[in-house]
Amino acid sequence: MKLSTRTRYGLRAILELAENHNKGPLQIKNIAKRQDISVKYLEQLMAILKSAGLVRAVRGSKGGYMLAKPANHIKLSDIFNALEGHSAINVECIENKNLCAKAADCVTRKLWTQLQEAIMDVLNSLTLKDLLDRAKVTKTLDYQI
Amino acid sequence: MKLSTRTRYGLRAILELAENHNKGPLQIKNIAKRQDISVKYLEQLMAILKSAGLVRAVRGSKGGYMLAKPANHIKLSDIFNALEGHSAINVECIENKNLCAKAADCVTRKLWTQLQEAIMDVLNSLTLKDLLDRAKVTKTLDYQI
DNA sequence: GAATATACTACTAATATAGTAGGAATATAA
DNA sequence: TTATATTCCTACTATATTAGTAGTATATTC
Repeated sequence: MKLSTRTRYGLRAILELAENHNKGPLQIKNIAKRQDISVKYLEQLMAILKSAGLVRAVRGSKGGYMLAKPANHIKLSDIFNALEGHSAINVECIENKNLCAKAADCVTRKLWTQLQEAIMDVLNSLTLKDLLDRAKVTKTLDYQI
Repeated sequence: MKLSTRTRYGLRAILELAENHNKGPLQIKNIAKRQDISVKYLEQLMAILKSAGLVRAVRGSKGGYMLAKPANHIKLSDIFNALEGHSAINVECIENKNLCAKAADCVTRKLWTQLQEAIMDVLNSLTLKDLLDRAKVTKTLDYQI
């Protein structure tokens, strides 16, 4: 298993937005520079976050992106699910019991489900605001990488 | 993130061994047939489990594989780590703090560490024997898939 | 020595991720 | 109304990883 750069970059980007909430829209160009991410790649990530309803875009000159709702209403699980594009550990039979006749009693399936839930428990329990608060404790807003 | 078939198949294979503990060695050929896994692929997975010290091989005719120690001494984390070949979510800076100057205070790094630990908590808390016990509750030993 | 198994190593195929490219659409402002 | 700055859309390419195949060497039993 490997956490994708899609998710890592995407989270860093939306954290930038959270940090600058109600200071007007932030441009991809600037986020990309500050986070050292390819502009074109980040464009795609923002599109994902937008279609998940987590961020809002303003087109044209002086446009950019901003959070679609307050940071404490955006769960990390929302961000993670949108960017990963599938369930956390992506084992087919977890979602679709009908893939295998033995699914109901399968002990490995049960184990993978347990892992899946352990991950989601963490991500459901935290919002963007929680991350921001953590960042503020250490004076430097360090969420590079 | 996606759990590899390597790990899924490998766990199913070692569960077969656990199920047949002290009934003599089990051949790859038979495990492969029962679990519907390619023989040649499974060979490689068994090699991984062997070099991790989890299973023991007997070469030659009448040979095969068996657990290297009792099922209650084999943690699922041992199996998982051996087969995955890296940490659960494989984010470099989790292991190697020196990759990034900001690692110490990085909030995303902290989050990924938290996920990593949530996964390992589950896997450290369970042994092969626990899985076997779960399987026995449902009469049919269903751990296909 | 024939048969049966693991051991080893290299190769190939399939899939997913990461990243690039170019231009269309939209909004601002000179 | 033209230039400029931005998001939007879609297709393409490169890279890495996973999954699986193949062939042969080595060890053990009978």
